[in-house]
Amino acid sequence: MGFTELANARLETIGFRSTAPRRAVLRAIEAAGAPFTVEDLLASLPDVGRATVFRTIKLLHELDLLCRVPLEDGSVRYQLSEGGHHHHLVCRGCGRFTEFTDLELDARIQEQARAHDFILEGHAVELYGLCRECRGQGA
Amino acid sequence: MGFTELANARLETIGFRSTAPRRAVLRAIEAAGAPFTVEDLLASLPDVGRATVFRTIKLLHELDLLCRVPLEDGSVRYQLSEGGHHHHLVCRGCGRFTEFTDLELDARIQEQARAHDFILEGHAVELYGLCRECRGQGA
DNA sequence: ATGGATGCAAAGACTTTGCAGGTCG
DNA sequence: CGACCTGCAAAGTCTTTGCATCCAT
Repeated sequence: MGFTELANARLETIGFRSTAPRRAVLRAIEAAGAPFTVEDLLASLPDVGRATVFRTIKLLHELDLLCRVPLEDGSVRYQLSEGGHHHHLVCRGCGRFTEFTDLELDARIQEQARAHDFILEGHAVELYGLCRECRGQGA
Repeated sequence: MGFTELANARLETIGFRSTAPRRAVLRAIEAAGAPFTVEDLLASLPDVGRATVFRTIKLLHELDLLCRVPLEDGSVRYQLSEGGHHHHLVCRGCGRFTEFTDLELDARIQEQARAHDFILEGHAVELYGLCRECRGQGA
C-alpha cells in the first residue's frame, strides 16, 4: 500500500473526506522523490488551488504523515514521513535528506535534559553537509 | 565589556561604521533578557527604521554575534550568542532558551555522519520541553 | 440535503530593496 | 569629501482567510 492509499485511508478514518484535489496532492507528494517545497507541489499541481495545497500539507503534517525539515537558511522542506521519530542528514549539495535513528544519541539528549532539570517533550537534530554522491562533484 | 561595546568594536575592526542606529540596536539586543523576535526589537526601537533593524540583525548573525533559533512552529527567535558551538533547550512554557554544549553528543553526531559516508559541515540540536520554573506552573 | 472542501482573490505577516539624503571617518 | 549608512515606502515572499460554490457522504 502506497502513501496515497495509506494517507487517504487514514484521513477517512478520522472523518476527513476523500476528495479529488486531496488525492491529487497525496499522489504528488508520493511522486516527489526528494524533499519538496510548497512551491514545488504547487507547480506540479496546476489544477489544484494554492489554498488547498497549503491546507492539505498542514493537515498531513499535523497527522505526522509529512515531516517538516528546516534548512539552515530558514526555508522549509517537506518530506514523506516514515512515521517514527528520526533525525536528518541534509545534503548541502543536492538538498536530499537521509533519515536515521540513533538511540544512543537520543539517550544523550535525554540526559542533557535531566541535567538541566528540564522536562523533555521533543527534540530535533539536523546534520548538514555533503552526501556521498555530492562530495566528489564539488557540488 | 558588555555586548554593545564588544560588538561595536568587532564591527569597526572589520570595517563597518559605528553609527547611532547601529549602537541603539546593539543596546536593545543586550537589554533583551530573553530571546526576541525581530518584531520585539522593532517595537523597542521606534526611532530606528525597520530596514536598519533587519540589516543589523542580519549582519550580527553573519558575524556569529547573534544566534538564530527556530521554534517548532516555524517562527524564529534571536539571542545573543555566547559565541561557540552549542545547542538549545527551548522551554515551551516561557519561551526561554538555555544553551549547552555536549562533546559526547557531538561525537555521536559525527559518528552518524561517518556511518552514512557524509561529510559533516554543521549540525543543529534543539530540545523542546518545560524548564524548571515552568514545570510546576502548568504553563 | 448538508456540512465539509474547494478555488479564487484579497488580505496578512514578514522581510528585502530602491533611492534620495545624511553621516562617519 | 566620498563611501557607507539610514529611513521611508514600495515591492517581494510566503501563507492564511473570506466567501460563494461544489461535492462526498
